[in-house]
Amino acid sequence: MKVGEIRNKLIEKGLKVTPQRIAILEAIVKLNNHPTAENIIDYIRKNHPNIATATVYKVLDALVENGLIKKVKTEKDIMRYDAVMESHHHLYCSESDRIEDYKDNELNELLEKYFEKKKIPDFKIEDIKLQIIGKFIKNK
Amino acid sequence: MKVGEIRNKLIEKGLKVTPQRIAILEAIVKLNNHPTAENIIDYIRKNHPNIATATVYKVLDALVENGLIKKVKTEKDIMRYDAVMESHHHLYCSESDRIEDYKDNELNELLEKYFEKKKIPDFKIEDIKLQIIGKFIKNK
DNA sequence: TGTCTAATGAGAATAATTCTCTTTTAATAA
DNA sequence: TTATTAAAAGAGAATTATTCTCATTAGACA
Ligand SMILES: [Mn+2]
Ligand SMILES: [Mn+2]
Ligand SMILES: [Zn+2]
Ligand SMILES: [Zn+2]
Repeated sequence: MKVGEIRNKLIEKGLKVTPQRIAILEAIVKLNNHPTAENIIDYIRKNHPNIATATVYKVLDALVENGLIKKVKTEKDIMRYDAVMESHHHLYCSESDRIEDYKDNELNELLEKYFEKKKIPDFKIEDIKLQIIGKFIKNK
Repeated sequence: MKVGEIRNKLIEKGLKVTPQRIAILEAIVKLNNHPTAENIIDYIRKNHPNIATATVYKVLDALVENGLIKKVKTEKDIMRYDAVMESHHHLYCSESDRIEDYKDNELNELLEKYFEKKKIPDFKIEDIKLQIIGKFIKNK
């Protein structure tokens, strides 16, 4: 994702284009794999040493609210963020904090078909995500 | 779940049987639907007014570590707990913090079959959970 | 180029959780 | 039943991720 592209997305959403917002979105994209606010701050401060912690949190909220990034569900007390906006699933390592994307259209279609038939009573589905928990095999 | 049953589970795991542990496990079972530590504390203090906050957190950790309860993944800074140990899925309300269980064996089998064929490279699956996000329809 | 409003920065405040240390208690052995 | 002991509980302080407040700055647009 180029800076121009990020700039456009901000404009589309009616958000002011600021160096902080660009840096934060860039960081999430580049870091990839679901960084925490702290990860993002550490990364950004290399080139942008004066950014305030509160600014990062506020920008993250704004980006989430405007659908430019997503929060990732975890069972930890630390929020993680995702710049991959297409609907996808996650591989959660059962022994570490590693979370990887899992994209699988065949699976998406299977699920869609399944839930077209099998309705859940009193519930309207908007999105389905798999948490696939397991171990990454070191492919050394 | 009866107190005798809870007592047995604690003994099985080699955990000392204490009134606090019994009260906490009972609370999670009774409250049902994924209470926070605070929900649990509020509930317990009715009958057990002197239980310390730190005790609740320590007991929750011990119960999780011993496989008697589970943490529930959310995108919030507040942990939630689940006493339903059979593998099941969750319905997440997109406009509130409501989380309901979704049990569906047909779905489990479908997924099992699917991932038997379709291997994920470098990853050994241990468990799969669906996050089904949507809206609960008021069935007034 | 100036105006205006939204965004940022700095640091204090908050809230969930964890830690430290003392006291209590469940398990078990005598 | 009582004594022993290690583990658990209680109290409150500490920590840490996040939020808030308020003064300053800087994009957007006229
Ligand atoms: Mn918090
Ligand atoms: Mn926290
Ligand atoms: Zn992702
Ligand atoms: Zn559940």
